[in-house]
Amino acid sequence: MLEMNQESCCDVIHQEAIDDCTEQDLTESVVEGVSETFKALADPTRIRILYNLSKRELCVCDLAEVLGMTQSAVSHQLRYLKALRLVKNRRDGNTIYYRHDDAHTMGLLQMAIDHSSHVNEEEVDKK
Amino acid sequence: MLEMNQESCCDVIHQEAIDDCTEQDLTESVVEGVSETFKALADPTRIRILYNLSKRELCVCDLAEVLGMTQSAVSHQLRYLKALRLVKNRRDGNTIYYRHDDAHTMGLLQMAIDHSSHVNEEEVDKK
DNA sequence: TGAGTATATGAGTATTTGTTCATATAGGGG
DNA sequence: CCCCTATATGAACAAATACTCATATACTCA
Repeated sequence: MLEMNQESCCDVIHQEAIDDCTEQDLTESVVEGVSETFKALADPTRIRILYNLSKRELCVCDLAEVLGMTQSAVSHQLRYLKALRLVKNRRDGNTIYYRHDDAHTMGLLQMAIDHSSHVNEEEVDKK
Repeated sequence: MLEMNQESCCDVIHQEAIDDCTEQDLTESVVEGVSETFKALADPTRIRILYNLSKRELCVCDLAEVLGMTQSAVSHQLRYLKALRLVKNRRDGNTIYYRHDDAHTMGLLQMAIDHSSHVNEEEVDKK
């Protein structure tokens, strides 16, 4: 029994293209995984945290100082990043030091940063 | 005159680390650009749209069919992607065909997809 | 020109998200 | 043990976001 297609908006559907797409379509878990990764990288604060942690280990307080943000805001973001295993930490007395923990995601970030820096330079050159 | 540091949360600041970070810090425009790119890639619908458009040109209606979403929802996302120049379109009569238009961003997406697919396969293997 | 079709868009809405504020937790030193 | 400091966390709130619904636009064909 054919399902009703309630979403259809036109009669002339390119059936072959649709069949191809359906066949090659991404699994839901892959889409969710990709989305989760990019969501983590989609916020300016998290970008700056990860970028700085890619250079060196830093404690929460240092990060707050560098970013000019409250300790609480930074700590919330670190918890988020840790849940995704993008950062890890170690304790030394009262101080907790964070560092990056996911080479693949850091690679994506670095690529985007390099590209954006490059584009920005070109735009400056034009002026 | 030194600025008051209202954000400070601790006395023992690692001044050297902070100086290093401040020196190497990303410009605001780079952070904004990177964030904009990753935001575009952070949504499951847009991931699937871009992925399908990386394979072949598709009209709005085909996309709606493949994604199982309304024409309106797809059209809104296409407008978003077009504003960022991640896709472009051409008209053929009433039909408007979209295709991808940013090799760098599509490269980031493909890398993340490959990685996620790989991770998923490994997880399946373990079971 | 007028009806029909594919796409675009504005307003409204429910959800998600990033921050603040207040407070809790946990380790260090007297 | 008590106080101090660094970090974590829960609740609340404002802003951003992705969708729906109704309708507008732009093109085709007769």
